[in-house]
Amino acid sequence: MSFIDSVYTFAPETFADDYMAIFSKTCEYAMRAVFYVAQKSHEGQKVGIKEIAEQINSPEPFLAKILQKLSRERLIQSVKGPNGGFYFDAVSLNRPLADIVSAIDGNDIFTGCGLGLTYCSESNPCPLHDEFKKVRNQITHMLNNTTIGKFNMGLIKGKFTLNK
Amino acid sequence: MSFIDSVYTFAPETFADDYMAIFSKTCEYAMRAVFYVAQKSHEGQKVGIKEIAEQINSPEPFLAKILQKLSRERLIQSVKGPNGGFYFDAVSLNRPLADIVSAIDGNDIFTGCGLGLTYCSESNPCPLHDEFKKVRNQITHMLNNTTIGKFNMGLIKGKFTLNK
DNA sequence: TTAATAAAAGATATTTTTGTCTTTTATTGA
DNA sequence: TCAATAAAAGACAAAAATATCTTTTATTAA
Repeated sequence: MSFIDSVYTFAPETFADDYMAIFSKTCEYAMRAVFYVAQKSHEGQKVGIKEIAEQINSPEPFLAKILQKLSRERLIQSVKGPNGGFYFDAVSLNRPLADIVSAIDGNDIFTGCGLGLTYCSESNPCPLHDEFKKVRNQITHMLNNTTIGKFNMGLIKGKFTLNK
Repeated sequence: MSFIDSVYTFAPETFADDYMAIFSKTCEYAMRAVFYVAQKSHEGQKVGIKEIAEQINSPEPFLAKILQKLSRERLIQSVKGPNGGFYFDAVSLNRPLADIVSAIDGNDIFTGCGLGLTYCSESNPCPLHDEFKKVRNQITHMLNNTTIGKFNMGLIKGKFTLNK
């Protein structure tokens, strides 16, 4: 290998330098979309997938899959055809965001061990158990106390962003 | 498609029903390994990768990669050859677990937006911003206040598990 | 009843994460 | 100095997550 080559050759990175969020990207798109659609529903409008994807800055076909899943689970409403689109009925607007998260990311975030142990429990705790429980509880509290429609007014008034 | 087939055919799952933890699997292995090695270091022993992998129930070659990375970043000590292995010196035992997490999973968990927005901030908040900040702060607090050696006594006394 | 619209479903592709295998380098003790 | 040991490095493989493209189905309005 030449000197010049060596200058531009780095240790092969097994580990991407690394985005690791609390929620999956899928779940992030889902939550942003849900808040966007909720806001429109508050104004009595249905929204098409194209508008949603543009407004929350997500890949349209991928978001379509996500909303299809939520729709199959009756967490969001949709109608096909002209003037169709996605919306929330009154009942759905009052659902907790936790329902969306658990539909997409599962329940591990509410119940899982911080070190990834299957049998971690009060009687068989990992070292982080007690502290991690507090974190989990706070996340659970946040997601249970946030309804899908909670931010409608704030969104309409432009107080919040859902884009980028 | 026959009736019997249809009984066993499910909607194609785009979404795995889903493990989504706070930390990556890589980071979970790293934390478990670190606690295990720390405990041994407290007893004045070095440990080989094989023993570590067995004791924390992780794939050995994958864990090797993880510890190599930590070693390159001087977060863990190692020596090659007979009687070699991994260990922590006194300084490293006092490092916060946060250093391990940020080396493996990056800093997004400490600073990132819950909805995945790049420009989410106090002045341009996402709907979850305030509540999510509390979660992030608690995680940060937990990881900054947990030193690598913090659980040595508890581990030696068998109060904690690192396996499964 | 038909053309246009928009979501649902299906199939496929790409990227990232996780996991494995082989070769090299450093260290030790005989 | 040589054989054995154990980590480091490199190359490769499998699985999961993310993303795209095409076809089908339902609805509406003209």
